[in-house]
Amino acid sequence: METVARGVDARVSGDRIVAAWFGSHRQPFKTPAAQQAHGLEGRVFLSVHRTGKHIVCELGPSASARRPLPAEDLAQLPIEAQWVVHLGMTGRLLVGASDAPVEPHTHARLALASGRELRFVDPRRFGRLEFRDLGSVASFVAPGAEPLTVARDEFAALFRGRKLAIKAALLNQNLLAGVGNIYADESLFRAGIRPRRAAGRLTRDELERLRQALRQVLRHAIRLGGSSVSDYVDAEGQRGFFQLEHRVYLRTGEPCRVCGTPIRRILLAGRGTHFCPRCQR
DNA sequence: CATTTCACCTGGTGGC
DNA sequence: TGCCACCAGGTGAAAT
Repeated sequence: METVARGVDARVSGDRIVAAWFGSHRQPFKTPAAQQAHGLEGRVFLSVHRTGKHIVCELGPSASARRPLPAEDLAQLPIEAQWVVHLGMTGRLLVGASDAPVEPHTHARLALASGRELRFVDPRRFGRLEFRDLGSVASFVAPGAEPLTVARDEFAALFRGRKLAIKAALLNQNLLAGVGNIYADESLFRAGIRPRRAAGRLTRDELERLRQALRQVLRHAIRLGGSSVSDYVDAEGQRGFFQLEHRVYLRTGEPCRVCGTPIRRILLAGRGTHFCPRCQR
């Protein structure tokens, strides 16, 4: 998500939405299609960032100018609205030529003043698109602590007294913002902790190892442009490379890169969960 | 209330 | 080749 947000930010900031088209599928829309199109048309992209797993596009006032705005003018404009995108499992945000072939499962197309288009493509339709008018609703912030910046004590407090498995706790977006299945498994491996351990029973040392592992894994993954397991790509259609660094995720039966023991797969919180039975206690 | 399960979708893969 | 079971970056409603 961080990779996607950065890519989209670099490509659309300063550009203006001259027309918005939304497909007829009901599923991906938190805000009705017509309302989103109406809210978006004419607005300028001020910036794009990530909060948790959500990508937030800050939007300026509507205007009829047909040219993209220079950066120095952008800072003067008030943030009036947001377009919040959640990619689900298979969602992609792509910026490209407006005459590029439209892929199957394209649910939204925003035509930009620069002549390009921002497109939302999502085969499984688990993604969500929401338009927020900041005149009537608050600016969007994902719940949960940010794993990249959370302090030691705050991190430990998240799990205190909890009986659920630590893996399930990591995936709970109300506790930690933005940790998904890949990075939960990868950070638990690096911290040497079994995914089924009760969250509230981890020692102070284990919690601190986990916090550090999570931060390192996320930083490393962001540096490599994310994990491209099947079709994940950034705003330019480029794949990430962190999947080459996976030590357990989707490596069932393959030897552990540390001790050679075959990686095991169990079902936990309804998700495939991968770990090394020797390295993780 | 905390926690678990399941439905929501499409597509790819691998076994028979 | 076809058919079927199973798997996949996530969540939120319903059940326990």
